[in-house]
Amino acid sequence: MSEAGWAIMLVDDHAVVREGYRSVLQKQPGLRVVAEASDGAEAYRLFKESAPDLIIMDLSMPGIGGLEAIRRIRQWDKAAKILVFTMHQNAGFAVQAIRAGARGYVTKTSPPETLVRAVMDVLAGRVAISPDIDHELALSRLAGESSATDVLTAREFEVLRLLLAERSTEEIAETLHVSPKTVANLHSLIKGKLGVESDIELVRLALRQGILTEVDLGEA
Amino acid sequence: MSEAGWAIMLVDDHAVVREGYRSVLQKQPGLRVVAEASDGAEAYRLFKESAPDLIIMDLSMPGIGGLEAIRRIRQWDKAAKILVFTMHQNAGFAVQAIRAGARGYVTKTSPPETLVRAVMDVLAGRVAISPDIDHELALSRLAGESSATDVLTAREFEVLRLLLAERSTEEIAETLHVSPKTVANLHSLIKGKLGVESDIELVRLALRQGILTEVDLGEA
DNA sequence: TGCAACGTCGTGAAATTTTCCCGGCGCTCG
DNA sequence: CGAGCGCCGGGAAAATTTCACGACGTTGCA
Repeated sequence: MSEAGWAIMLVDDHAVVREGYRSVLQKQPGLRVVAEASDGAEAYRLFKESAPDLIIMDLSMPGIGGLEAIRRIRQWDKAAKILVFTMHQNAGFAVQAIRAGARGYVTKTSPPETLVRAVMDVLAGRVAISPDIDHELALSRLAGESSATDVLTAREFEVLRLLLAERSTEEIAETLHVSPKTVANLHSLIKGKLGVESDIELVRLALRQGILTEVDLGEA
Repeated sequence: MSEAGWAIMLVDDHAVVREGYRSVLQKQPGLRVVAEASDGAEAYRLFKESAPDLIIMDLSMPGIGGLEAIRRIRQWDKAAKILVFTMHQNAGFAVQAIRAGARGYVTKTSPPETLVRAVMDVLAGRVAISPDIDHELALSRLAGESSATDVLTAREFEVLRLLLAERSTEEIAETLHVSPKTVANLHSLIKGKLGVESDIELVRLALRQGILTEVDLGEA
């Protein structure tokens, strides 16, 4: 902490939303916003420059997303304190964020007090998870849903990614330099492992587990 | 307009984001925030109470979403001025919002000035569309992508909705009281009409056109 | 070292689904 | 009334999905 309180950096691609963070945080004595970034690359660059005590980071951003930004920043500074603040009320994203090195995960539906408390918790060295995500995590455990990143091999995961991104089995076979038949086999195997019947269910599961985001799909 | 300037109502399920709107708008003389709602139902109720000159509305909200809220409010007051302010940089959503009765559509990635200008435009009776959405609309025209709501008959659209929501062909056949064969036929016909090969592409298209949202899919 | 387990890639054949073509039915419109 | 269209499904060919199986390389462990 510097002379004037904890230094906070905000990362969110929506300027108006950053304005909201700022407004909430400045009511809290001992906090000051020293930098703002609107995407992952800028966040990484500005972190190295301004070395804030804490980063409040959104996940869905154009270009380098939040998860990748977390990984890069943590690689640069193992002690970096990052609090994820996102709309995704989704256990899969939370798990990914914590694994990437975040110290906290709070959803945007939370009241401002929850955000402030989480900021204080993370600054104090504690891990902060908002109650709704705790609940989601518990649910996904209870449902016994297989986590794609766990049950799938690297190759299978790669094929899954391509299935969701590319168009036809043939195209995927070509990018992977294997026979279309193999891709089809993997496709079937993946659905079996994840316990889904149709491709539509597959997409739903992928979305739920944060393997892809709406914007990934939305792009042409 | 009342004695103290235009009365604005904010609708967004994220409290911190509303704080951002408020912070941006209060810098603008002649505007004051008179009400806030966090979902569609509350928005409808509060609109009837406080009769604001303008509503700034998010689309993705729990329960009654933004589109439905727009329809209800416009049904209650044909002259209601509603400006959609959302993260969805998506021509499909914009078209739906305008058809539902919105007077403007601005994405959250826009700078605060764009929001303020749009607010002023709508208050002055003009329609405000942010430049990125103009661009999206132009692109979707150029790509010649068929709009699901246009080329599909009511029945086909219903089946599409169920395909994306339910699990198996059999279950859909049951809910519709037709033979599974018919559903399969429709399924095939729909893909043909929309010009997609696989179910995964179908989901992507539906997402892009705003037929379903990420949260729809995310629910178990 | 040897060998068991596993991931990867592929073949083949059966089972299933998708797709296309068809006819019947009811409705609307000129 | 006849043409056109949406809706419902049968039938059959075509394509895909699924399953069983084998080969090969790697890893890990006794």
